[in-house]
Amino acid sequence: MQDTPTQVLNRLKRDLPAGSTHAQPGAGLLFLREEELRVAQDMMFFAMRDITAAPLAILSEFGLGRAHHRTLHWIGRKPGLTVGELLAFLGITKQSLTRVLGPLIRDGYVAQTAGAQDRRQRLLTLTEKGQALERRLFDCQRDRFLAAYREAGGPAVEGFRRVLRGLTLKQGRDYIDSLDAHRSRGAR
Amino acid sequence: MQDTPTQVLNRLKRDLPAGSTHAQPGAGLLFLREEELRVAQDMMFFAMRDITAAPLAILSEFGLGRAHHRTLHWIGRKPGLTVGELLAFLGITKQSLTRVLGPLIRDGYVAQTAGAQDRRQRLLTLTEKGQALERRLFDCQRDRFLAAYREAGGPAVEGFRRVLRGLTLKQGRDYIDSLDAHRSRGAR
DNA sequence: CTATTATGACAGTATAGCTTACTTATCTAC
DNA sequence: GTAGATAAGTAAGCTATACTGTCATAATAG
Repeated sequence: MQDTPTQVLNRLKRDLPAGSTHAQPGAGLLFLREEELRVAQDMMFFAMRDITAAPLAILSEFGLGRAHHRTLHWIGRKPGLTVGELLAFLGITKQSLTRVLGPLIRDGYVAQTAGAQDRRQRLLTLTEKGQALERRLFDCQRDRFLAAYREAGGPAVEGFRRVLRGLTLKQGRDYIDSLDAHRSRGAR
Repeated sequence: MQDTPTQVLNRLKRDLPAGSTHAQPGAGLLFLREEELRVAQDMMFFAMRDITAAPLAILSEFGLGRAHHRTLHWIGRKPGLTVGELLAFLGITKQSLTRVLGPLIRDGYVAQTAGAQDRRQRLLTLTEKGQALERRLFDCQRDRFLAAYREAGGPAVEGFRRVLRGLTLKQGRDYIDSLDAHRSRGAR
């Protein structure tokens, strides 16, 4: 099989990051900028892959998976949230959630109570057992985040947050901003 | 069904972020730190969810999914990489990759050529068609990252990168550092 | 009373991962 | 040159996590 010119060129570029392959003088700035953005994607991929690995291993001991982790996380973050709110956070369908929430309720990690004003709603909370599991999962990640934060330093952390906020759409931003507002009012 | 005290307490905390619920004077610092780390997880989740949404929509037009996106991304990033290297980046098994790579090769997005020194290896490259698709996917995300970077500013971007690097394990760090080394040697 | 809403349930499909095991081609070392 | 190691491909079968569509129930809102 004869190689196409593209394939030959690509072979030569092997192990060289894309930003270093340009030779034209004028293309430099544009090229670097694109490379920079590609690196950002690389890093997001790596960080996400490595952050979720440890909790996943724990969850598999209990016959649970990633979906259950996300669910436990959000119920822990906003105790008493409704099924509808949880769906909005997770960005999945009700039918998908049912099969994740079902086992969590059946095995006693999550409890449901009817809403006070609107009794159609099912307010979700973690049971003692659920809190214990969620804490165990969080502790894995806390160590990793704490190390990364300490290593990077305070201003870097602030930058990290600013960029992440910029990457998220309105719904998530509103949530983030509501946390910030609370903190600047409450703490200090 | 009678509510447990925990459920009642949780209901009251509804919509209040965890950091604002502490009343004891001494617990403040520790509590804020934990809240801060939980917010980081929230934000990583949101950013990842929102970043991947647009490319996914495009891919589904072609009968492809997330896994194909990641595969195209890495082949594009390191043209001529071997199957083994790709597996290491993706962190999945060979058998899982086969079912992702198969359609990409069959439909003419990815080409294979035997390795020059080691002819057992199959070096992977994007075809013209594959490059076009990858670029289309990247362009979605470029806009988002560019906006986030511009909004956050240069120092924030640097901090973003430092924290992300801290969150990743050795393999990913080595890769990231190799890019940085290249850039600081090559550019400027 | 009727329409809407919140939730739950059933059935089927697709994607993306996994394990285990076998084959083929090629390289390396003796 | 043969033997064993290695890179890749292949096959059968399993699991988890999403999706779609449809229907049921109960409570709220008008």
